[in-house]
Amino acid sequence: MQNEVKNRNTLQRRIVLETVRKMTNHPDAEMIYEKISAENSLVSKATVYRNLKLLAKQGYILHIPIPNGADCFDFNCLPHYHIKCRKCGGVFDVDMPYQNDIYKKIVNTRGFTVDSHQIVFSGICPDCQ
Amino acid sequence: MQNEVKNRNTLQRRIVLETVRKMTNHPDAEMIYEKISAENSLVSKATVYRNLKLLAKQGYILHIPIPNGADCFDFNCLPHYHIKCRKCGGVFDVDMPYQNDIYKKIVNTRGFTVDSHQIVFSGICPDCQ
DNA sequence: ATACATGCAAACACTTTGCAGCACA
DNA sequence: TGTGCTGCAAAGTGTTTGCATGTAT
Repeated sequence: MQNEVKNRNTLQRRIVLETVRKMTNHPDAEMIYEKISAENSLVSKATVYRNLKLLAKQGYILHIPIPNGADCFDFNCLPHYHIKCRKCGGVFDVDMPYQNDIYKKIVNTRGFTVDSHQIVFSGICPDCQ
Repeated sequence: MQNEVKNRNTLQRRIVLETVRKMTNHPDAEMIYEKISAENSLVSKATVYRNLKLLAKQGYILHIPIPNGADCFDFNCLPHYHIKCRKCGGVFDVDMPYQNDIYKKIVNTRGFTVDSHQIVFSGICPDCQ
């Protein structure tokens, strides 16, 4: 009641969501926009950004902020880690268990509340080696 | 011989380095530029950026790429983790041992070479609570 | 009918770069 | 004295926003 969200199920929203789900390789907003344009539909870039943000907030897709690069989005919503290739800039999943308890390793929170974390590895992908 | 670096010890370079060392709270390039300007000297913003990059590469300061925000720099060169406040956007050190072996938790590297990692926590700082 | 959503372009935040002149080694 | 460095402004990314119009509910 109090947090009554009334989002509309627009065509553009559906296109953005479906496109992310089809792209299994961590696309950023630009890649998603180009995929949509290349296929058939016309969705403006601003709308792509707006919908990616909204869909991520609603939990339909995962938003992966990338240091030194464009944010990526992932159809896989289970929290997991990523590695960014130092050469090609590509972002890939890391096959590593999610460290739910990692915050317990913090010796002294100094009054912070800690509610999430992300780990981004840096390295070289097989193709760039 | 082969990698003969010939960097000059310019006044601007020294000012940038000294300013970062004086600022104990993870300033970004803009904050460093403003601190320099506010004090006395005039160093152009482009030069601040160029020198921060160079000093970080040489290991004099630590470069902390921040997802969704300006990169920070840190006079403390020992690798360590950070937490970003969801409200004020400030970046702070996290008092947690550095996980040198974290890459060992990767189940399958899938041909990647992994050479570094960073962990950024998200939460609310004491002042914003 | 009326919010919410869209498209467009402009603005924004952060960073890099081209170029002519300057200064450290 | 020559190459690395600087200042300036312009350009380059990635992203958000103002506004008039459009549309789902």
